[in-house]
Amino acid sequence: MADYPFQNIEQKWQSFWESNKTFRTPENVDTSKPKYYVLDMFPYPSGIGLHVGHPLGYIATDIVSRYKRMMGFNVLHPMGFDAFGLPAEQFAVEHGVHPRVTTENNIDNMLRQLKAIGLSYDWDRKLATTDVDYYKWTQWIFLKLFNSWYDTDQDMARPIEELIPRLETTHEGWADLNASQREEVLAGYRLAFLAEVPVNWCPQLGTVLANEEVTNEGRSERGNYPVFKRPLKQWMLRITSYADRLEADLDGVNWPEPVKMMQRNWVGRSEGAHVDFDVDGLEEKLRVFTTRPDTLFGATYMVLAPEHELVDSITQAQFRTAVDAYRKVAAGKTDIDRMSESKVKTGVFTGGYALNPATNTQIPIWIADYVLAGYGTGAIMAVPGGDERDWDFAEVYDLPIIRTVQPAEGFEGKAYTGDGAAINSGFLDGLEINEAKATMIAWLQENGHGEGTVNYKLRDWLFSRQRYWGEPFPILRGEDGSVRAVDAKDLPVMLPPMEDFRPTATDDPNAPPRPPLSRAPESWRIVEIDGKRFERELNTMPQWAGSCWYYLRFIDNQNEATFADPEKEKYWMGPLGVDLYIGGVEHAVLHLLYARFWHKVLFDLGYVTTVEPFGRLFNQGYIQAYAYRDERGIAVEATETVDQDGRPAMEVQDQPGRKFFYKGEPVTQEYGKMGKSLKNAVSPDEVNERYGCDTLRLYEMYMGPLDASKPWNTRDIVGVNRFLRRVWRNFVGEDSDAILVSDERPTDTQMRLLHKTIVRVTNDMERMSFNTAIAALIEFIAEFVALESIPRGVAEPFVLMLAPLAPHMAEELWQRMGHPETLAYAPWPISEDKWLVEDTIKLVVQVNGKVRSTIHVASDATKDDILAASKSDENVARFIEGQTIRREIYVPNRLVNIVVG
RNA sequence: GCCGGGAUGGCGGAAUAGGUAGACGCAACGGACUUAAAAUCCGUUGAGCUUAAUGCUCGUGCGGGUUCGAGUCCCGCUCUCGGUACCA
Repeated sequence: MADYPFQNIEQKWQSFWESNKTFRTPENVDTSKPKYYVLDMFPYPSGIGLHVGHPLGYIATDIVSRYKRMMGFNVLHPMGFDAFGLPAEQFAVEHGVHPRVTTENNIDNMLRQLKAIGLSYDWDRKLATTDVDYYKWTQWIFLKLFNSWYDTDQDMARPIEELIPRLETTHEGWADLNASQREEVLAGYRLAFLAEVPVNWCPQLGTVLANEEVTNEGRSERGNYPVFKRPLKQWMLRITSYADRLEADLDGVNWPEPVKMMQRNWVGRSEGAHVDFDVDGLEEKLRVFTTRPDTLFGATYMVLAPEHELVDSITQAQFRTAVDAYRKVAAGKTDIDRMSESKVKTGVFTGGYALNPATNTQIPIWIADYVLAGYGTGAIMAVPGGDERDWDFAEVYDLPIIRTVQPAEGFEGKAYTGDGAAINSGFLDGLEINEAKATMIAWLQENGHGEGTVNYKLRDWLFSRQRYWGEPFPILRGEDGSVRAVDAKDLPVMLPPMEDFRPTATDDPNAPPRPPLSRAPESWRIVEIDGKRFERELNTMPQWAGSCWYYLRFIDNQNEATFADPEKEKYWMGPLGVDLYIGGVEHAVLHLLYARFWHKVLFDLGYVTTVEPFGRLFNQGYIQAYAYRDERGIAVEATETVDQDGRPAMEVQDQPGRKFFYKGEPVTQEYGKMGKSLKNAVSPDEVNERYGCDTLRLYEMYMGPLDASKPWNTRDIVGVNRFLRRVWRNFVGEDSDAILVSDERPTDTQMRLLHKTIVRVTNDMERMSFNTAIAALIEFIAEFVALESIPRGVAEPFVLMLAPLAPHMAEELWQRMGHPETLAYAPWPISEDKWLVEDTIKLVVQVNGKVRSTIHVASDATKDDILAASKSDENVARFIEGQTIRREIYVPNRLVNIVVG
């Protein structure tokens, strides 16, 4: 046997696990045992397959799963595919291949790649969001949303039927309304409802585009067609009803603080006031939201978002040309561009004036793109003295600035946002901010100029997509425009078979959108109920829908009667939800907020038992790699990018002085998250073939801490591969192929090393510090390199500790050591205190905080002994000689610091 | 712009609660084994200084601060990465 035969061994154990169903979690587990639900954020089955960034999280959850099994837990560790989505549909549009075909091929390929890493998933629970018996339940949940409303009295969602008797008393004239009028009222309460919202509309593609698909110039990535912001009637989900709970319940979950912070900021609760301004020549009042009503005396001008609905009526004739031009430019920019393009604020005067109700003075009304239509009321009162953006704007356009808060002493900045007493503010003068706010709100309410209110940054969730490859809505529309839900018993609403997946293109930006499903056969589109004709909803759900609840389906994926059996749900989700959820921090707000929202709706309606879905969240870092963008700002394939000499970029990207080209066009190099967005993926297959998957697993974990981002570097892989081969040589005879484990008693030194290692590795497993766990195992085996054989008493615990990390080799060695059973459920080694006590301890001795010596003392030495020993040390003595000892600090087991001077 | 991370030798990283900065690995260099190469094993490796020691000085992105003691805490920056609501 020349070397570690990883191909044979890995193949052997992967087949063993598969045919023995080693990792099958039974439908009915022994519920007296503790459970552990370990979940990965499931992948999108992309055409290029897995890249080495995916397994980073999957290997980590696999290690945790294997470790927990050895610790005696019932482990639920499933995997699936988030398989609806844009790329399969675009491929279908371009090549005429049905998205289901592409998707299934991609899933097969990724499944092969996942299995080749030896991940211990219960594959019998595999699912894809595109499975009909999965999306049936996605539609079922949508019906629950449609048929529910948010009862602010009970602070929970309730079935819509409970609302109707209430409306009879609370809604004036309810009794006189006809059916469609009543439906209109109910729509204002439903958690799923229709509304007009602005979107990136590309008429030539006949579709709405993601911001990502829009170039810097406001054109489409595909085809380079113009893109317009225009309002479109869309399905929305009333996530804003849950704003307070989404924020408050973060206190109860074990999540990374930064993610909680991002969610809190995303919900963006802020207390403040609505203030209504009279506008010259306008019936309506102009309403703004402000978090600082106390600064009203300093409001010297107003700014509307260019899209604000009152811009037309406020704008005076001589300013109209400038205003229209400005609005047109703003419409072509994304929100991010509007805020980041430059620090210089732009805007135009409308010619209109409003009356500041506090000062009774006329203040000019401007429009500027630093005010966004989607936040607050889309209009602000500008207080340059107290807001940096307003100050900048006022400086550019020479608008008056009044301070309303006394700046702290020595303050030399521009806008002052700190604490202080009110000044220049009439009846508020002298009050601190909080008091001034309350006083102003009371004044506004008394005088009919506004009221105190809470505002959220969170917007309702836009839930329609003009696409084919998504869940169809279980919704029908009558010829009179009425909306009707499909009966739950008629689910699923299957995607109709189609050959052409293109939306209908047009040159007219104002033509109504014709989504792909408008091409579906009439037999699908048209439904007749009680003699009335209905057309099915032609939009589909966003990809988020399927990922909002998949963790629940894994619990009971075969159930045909319900999405998951309540008893099973209670066991696996209780008491705090999924025990460990690992995925990238890029999902910090969207996916994780949407899933929490759905979960809370299901909780309110009594379908799940926990308030939160994911008790513990962990973000793995990114594997990063170089990426390239063309002049339009669109990422191009890194693998097809070359340098000026025609060499592949992948080989020369870290050398200085390279210029890069893609299909002859110059591109810019950047560095970032590996993945489909930056088109810079590296496949794990190569590593698997060359070194084996135990090496891949070990390398990905050894690269650094799990939550840190780090660059992929093929060169470093040999390090952990050498470790594995060294282990193999230590355990298996080079010529004899015999196991080299002896039944001799381990030496005391070996036992101490073993137990120290058990403590280190167990600790590292608990805190998911796998890189240092591997380092401990490397150090351990280094002590045995010179030996002919390893005593069984230390060899077996070592193999067990290796098992979660490099399971194939560990299983093989375990079997060769005489164990017929898999080690997947063998108990994890336990350290014994008697091997952890040391006779002597090493202490560092510092003088004035600088290390001057190390001393060895008996582990039971007293502080006095230790200080005496420190001071008598030759080098220490040199530094304290002739000086007064001012302080003596002794940190047990660590150091002594003698302060002199 | 806004919200959230990160920055430690030539490289990836370690330092778990404020207590020896650089564990472990890569690369590099030197040596052993070998006809040779691969593989393997042993050793050196943050920078600098000197009287060469059980020595000294500097050193964790930059500038300040707190502390007996700071990679770690505080204040102010720089660069960089993630998100920014239709990529997921």
